[in-house]
Amino acid sequence: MPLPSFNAPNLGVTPTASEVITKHLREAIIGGHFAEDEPVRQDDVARLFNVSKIPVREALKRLEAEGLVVFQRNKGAVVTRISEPELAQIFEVRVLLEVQAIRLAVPNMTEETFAQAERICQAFIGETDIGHWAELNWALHACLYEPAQRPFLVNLIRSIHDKVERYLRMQMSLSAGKDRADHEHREILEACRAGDADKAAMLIEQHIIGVCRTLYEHLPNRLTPN
Amino acid sequence: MPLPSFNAPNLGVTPTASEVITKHLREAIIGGHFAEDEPVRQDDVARLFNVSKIPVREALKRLEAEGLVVFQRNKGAVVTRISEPELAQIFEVRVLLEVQAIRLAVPNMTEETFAQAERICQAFIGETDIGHWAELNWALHACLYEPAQRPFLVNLIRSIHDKVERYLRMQMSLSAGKDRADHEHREILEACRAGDADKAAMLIEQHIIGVCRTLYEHLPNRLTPN
DNA sequence: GGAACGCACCTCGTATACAATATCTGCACT
DNA sequence: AGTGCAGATATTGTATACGAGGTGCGTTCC
Repeated sequence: MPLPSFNAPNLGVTPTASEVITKHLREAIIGGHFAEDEPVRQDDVARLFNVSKIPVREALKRLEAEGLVVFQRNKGAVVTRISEPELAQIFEVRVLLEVQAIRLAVPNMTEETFAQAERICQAFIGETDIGHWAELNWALHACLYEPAQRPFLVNLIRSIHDKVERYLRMQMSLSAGKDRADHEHREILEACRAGDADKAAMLIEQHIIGVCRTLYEHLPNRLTPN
Repeated sequence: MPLPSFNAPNLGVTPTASEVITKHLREAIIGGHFAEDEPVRQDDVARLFNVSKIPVREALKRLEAEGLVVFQRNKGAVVTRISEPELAQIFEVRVLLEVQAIRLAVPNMTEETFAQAERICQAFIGETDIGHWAELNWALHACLYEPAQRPFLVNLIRSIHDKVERYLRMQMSLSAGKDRADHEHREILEACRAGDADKAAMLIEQHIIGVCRTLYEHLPNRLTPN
């Protein structure tokens, strides 16, 4: 008897301390709760979570691989600062990948997709917390790319998203960033509904480039002494 | 006075144990010295390097983020197996990224670039060790993308390369994989010399797709249970 | 003979401990 | 004031230690 597959809580995937800390630290960095170049003190984090340094260090090693922090020998991990040229390159790659994703996704979209996207858009305009804006923003993008059935591609896009989310928040909080995002999202959704992959791709491209541009205009002229 | 930038030995970047182990383990996995799904015993690795488990675990955490191993709670890390659909998706993304890279690179190539590429090609045909083939293969690709002046893009491509290098080796070792690679590399190089970015891009695309196809044809029909 | 239990052993995940290195602070010297 | 040095303090990187959970094998019971 193959067991009636009742939804068991999937024991055995209880997260380890190191995993929990990874997740929280990642969100804290992504959410901009650390200043750029700010060192992450292992003992402090350890105390915060009531654990020893070991799982904290493991978490930081993961985040290092994800490009969110950098280790300096005997000085620990500091939050990475993204230079302007690098930011531009990241957005360039985003365009490439996300255009591809939406192109592949449009033909596979269903009513369910549109309904879900609609829900996210609604939640987006109703939301007042910046942190949640960024979350919903990603949720929408992910929702639109999911039908492409390319988990590898979507994961890649997400990891890149994570790197720049701090800046996305900045962009959405300033000027009419949020309204504009909402407007553009609806346009994209419209094109998807119409099954017009080319147009959706074009709009996504413009959307990303637009965000990048306003970001550049409003970035404090940070001296980037290499 | 901005210091005449003489090449100082950059003291203070002595690698930590964890870094050294990361590098070696990565190469071992990439080089196919672990079977897929093979568990990596922390104590064994630790003994091998004459250290405790701590730096080994940190190394594994990094490699987990890179997608080379997966942790299973209380069972440690096992080398990831790449399913065929995922392999296809990876190659799809490679095409996208590498086509972009070469497009941007061609206009910036100099005699120096060609000379370097030529040297690598020469070394390639003279090389008999499979491990070095893969190394030189990447060196050539990197050499061709470098002039694009997009370090982020090139790093991204490299990290993806790392994931599939095991399979690239397989492809090159079977049939006339190596000769074919050499031939195609020279064609690409020729197009670059002629300054024909479109042709170079097309050839790169064909090159990658070709590798993927022969890989598919020769892959043992692995049962991929989930 | 086969399933259920118990037990020895193995491996992992993390706390504690400690040496090595970096950073701070005060003070003598010019 | 600025430089150099000595000790105190802080922080990192790693070894050791240990409990918790997983694995395999013999025993028991049917």
